[in-house]
This record gives sequence, structure tokens and C-alpha cells, in this order.
Amino acid sequence: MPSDKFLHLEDEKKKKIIDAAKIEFANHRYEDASINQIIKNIQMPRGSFYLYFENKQDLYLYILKTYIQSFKIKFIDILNKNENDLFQSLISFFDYIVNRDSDYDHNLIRNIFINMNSNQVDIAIPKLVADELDGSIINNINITNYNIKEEEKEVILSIVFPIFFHAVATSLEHPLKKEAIRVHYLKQINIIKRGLERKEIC
Amino acid sequence: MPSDKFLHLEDEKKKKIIDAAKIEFANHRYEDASINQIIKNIQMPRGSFYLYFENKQDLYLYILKTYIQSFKIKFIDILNKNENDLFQSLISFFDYIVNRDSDYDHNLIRNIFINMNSNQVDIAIPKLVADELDGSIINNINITNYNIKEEEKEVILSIVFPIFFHAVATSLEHPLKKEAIRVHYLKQINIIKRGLERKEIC
DNA sequence: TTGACTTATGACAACTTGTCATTTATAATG
DNA sequence: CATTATAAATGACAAGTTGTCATAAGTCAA
Repeated sequence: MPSDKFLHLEDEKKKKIIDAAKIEFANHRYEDASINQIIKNIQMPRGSFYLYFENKQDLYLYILKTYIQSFKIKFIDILNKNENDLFQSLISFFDYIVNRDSDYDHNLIRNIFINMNSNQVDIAIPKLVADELDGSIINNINITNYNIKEEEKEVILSIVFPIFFHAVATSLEHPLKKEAIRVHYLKQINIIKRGLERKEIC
Repeated sequence: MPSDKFLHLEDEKKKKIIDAAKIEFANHRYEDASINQIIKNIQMPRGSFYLYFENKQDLYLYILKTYIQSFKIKFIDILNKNENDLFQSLISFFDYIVNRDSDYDHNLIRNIFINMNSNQVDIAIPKLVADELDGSIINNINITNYNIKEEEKEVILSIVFPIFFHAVATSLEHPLKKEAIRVHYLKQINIIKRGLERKEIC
């Protein structure tokens, strides 16, 4: 977490720092992003950075948090538009993320997904993602069409979310293979879905 | 790939280099492993290292390759001992890896699994793992008890292997949570298994 | 022995990150 | 207002990192 000194900074100054950081993280994957570069770009003294943040991870997770929150909201929105069906929503969500137009933060979002399975980051991510994602998402999943117990929802999410993240990351990283990746992703989701569908047994 | 200059080195010298590298990779996760440290430990000139290897990844993947190969052999062995049932074998394999006694290369193997989802490495791993693992493993999987088409085997593996790797990595990283991680892993495997089992439908 | 070619070397440039003594600004108090 | 105490800001520094390349040392055939 950023220090209170950072949080109490005037908004303009905070924005300047975060914007510079976003640019760096948009142009470099996590491992290659450089604090040096960020502070150089906005002529911020080295000491000040370490007054506000513990290190690169501290800064990155602070930025990541806001994106995770907005992804969560969007995913719940998609769930609700798809009768709260997890599997259909995972496909819609994939298409939504992968086909976003090149917004100003397109590259940042691409790298956020690519960074998802980075050792440096994933120490802290599970906690962050778990807190931000699962709670309200679990409650928005309708399992009446499936052979799933309520307490198994969490396990299902732990299976499908990594698949989702991986598919999005590779798709954003290799846009030319977009279609093939989507086809494979659909196969993965459908195999899990098919297996869990209620079947009439006599 | 290491250069021919390395491969043509006398065995003793090769071993010295690789042993030093193994020690470094055993004591540090990939990102923190230092070429500097390796060459310092065996008093190898900096220039020589770059004569033999392109960089850290080149060295790491060379070492990784041999371990992947032996894991593959072990897994096929386990498959054969479990009537070629994928799901039962995944559980046995998990237990085998996680409960290995502290061999001389215990720490290296732990880090290999932890490194599995490291961005720096995973660029090259999919190819390596795909080549080394899938081919002969797919042929050793018996799906007659499951509602799975032959061509779906690959998709199933792309679902279960990441789950397996993740479970092993966290288990080796947090031995104290070993039991809880195993329980969760079993739930994941069983949900997928259960979903794919043949059911008599009238 | 000489020249041609290969391999080996380590000093160097160009980067990292995190710290900490010192300076500067702000607030409080007599 | 002047003085003191407290908090924040600064940038030079130490201690690392990686990859290169001019030069040195072998090797081997002519």
C-alpha cells in the first residue's frame, strides 16, 4: 500500500505520478518496467518515490486494484445480462476484453493480463483478486442448470478463471493468433460446461 | 540453446558450470537468480559465460529440459500403474512430487515449479512443455470410461496441467499449507472428472 | 616460424534498486 | 515575532545487475 504521505498529496501531484507509472506499465511488461524511468519522466526525486511507495510492486498493485474493480463490475454486469450463467458469461467477457477498441489504456490493460502470471506479482495478486472478485461474483452465479453444489462454486471459479486469464493474455499478446486462441478457449469452457450440465439419469 | 562451443566443452567443465547454475537456481527463484553469482562461484570469466549461453533464460531452459524429460517419464509410469486413468494419475503424481524426500535437488525442483508461471520463462516453456509432454502422454491416456472424444484429450490436458502445476507450486512454496492445498486440488480434479464420467442416459 | 583462425578474457558502459545524511518546509510554542 | 520541534523532500551514493568488445591467448595447418 502507498504510504499516507502519498495519499495525502494534492490530487494533481498524485495524478502526475500515477499517469507516469501507467505509461511505463503500458509500455513494458512488469519485469521490465523501471522506477528510474518513471521518476525521470516527471523529474521526481528518487527519494520521494520511496517516500510514497515501498517498491515497484507496491505501485503496480495500487494501479492494478482500480482495474480489477472495474473488471469485476463489468463481469457482474455481463453475468446479469446472461441469466447469471457462468459459462456463457465467461465467453462474453473474453470477447469484451479482447475486442476492446484501442482506448488510451489499451496497452496497459494488455500488460495487466500478461502480467497476471508473473511471479513477481502473483504473490500479492491471489489475495487481491480473491478479495475483489470472488465474493460478489459467487453470489451472482446461477447453478440451477448444473450439477453443482453451492459450496463447489468457488472450486469451479478456481478452475475457470485461470483458463480465462490465460486465454485473454495470450490473445492480447498475439493478436494474429486471436481466432485460434478463441476457438481453443471455447473448447475448454465447453468441456467443463458440458461435464457439469444436469443429465437426466434413470 | 547453448552454443556449440559449450556443447563441445570437456564434460568436467560443462558439469562445473551446470552444477553452479543448479545451485543458483535452487537457492533463488528465476527472477532473482544472478549470472554474476554463478560465474563468481566458479571463477568463470564473464565473457566465457556469454560465449556459451545467450542469457539467463538460455541457461535455465537448458537445465529445465532434462527435468521436464524425467517428469514426463515418471508421469507415464504413473499412468501405466493406474490403468492409464488421467485423473487418478494426476493425484498420484501430485503426491509423488510434493512428498519427495529432500533429495539433493529438492530446492531446485521446488523452484522449477514455482518458476513455471514466471513471465520471463513462460515465453519459452509452452513450446518446451508441449513438445516434451503432450505427445507421448496423450497416447497413454485411456478415455474409455469417460465421455471424451479422442481429439478432446489435448483440451483436457490444457485444463488440468495448469491446475496441477499451480497446486504443486503452491504446495512446495508453502509446505505448511500442504494439506489444505491438496484438499482443494482434489476438489478441482474431481469436479472435472465427475463432469466427464460416462452416465447412462435413457 | 609464420600467418589464419578460434576461443578466452575482464574492463567497461549502461543500466538497475534502495538508503540515508542533509536540506528545506511546516507547525507549534513561549 | 523568533525559536524550536517535527515532518517532508532531496539527490548523491553504495551495491548490485547485464551484455559487449577490444585485446590476449591458444590451436593448427602450411
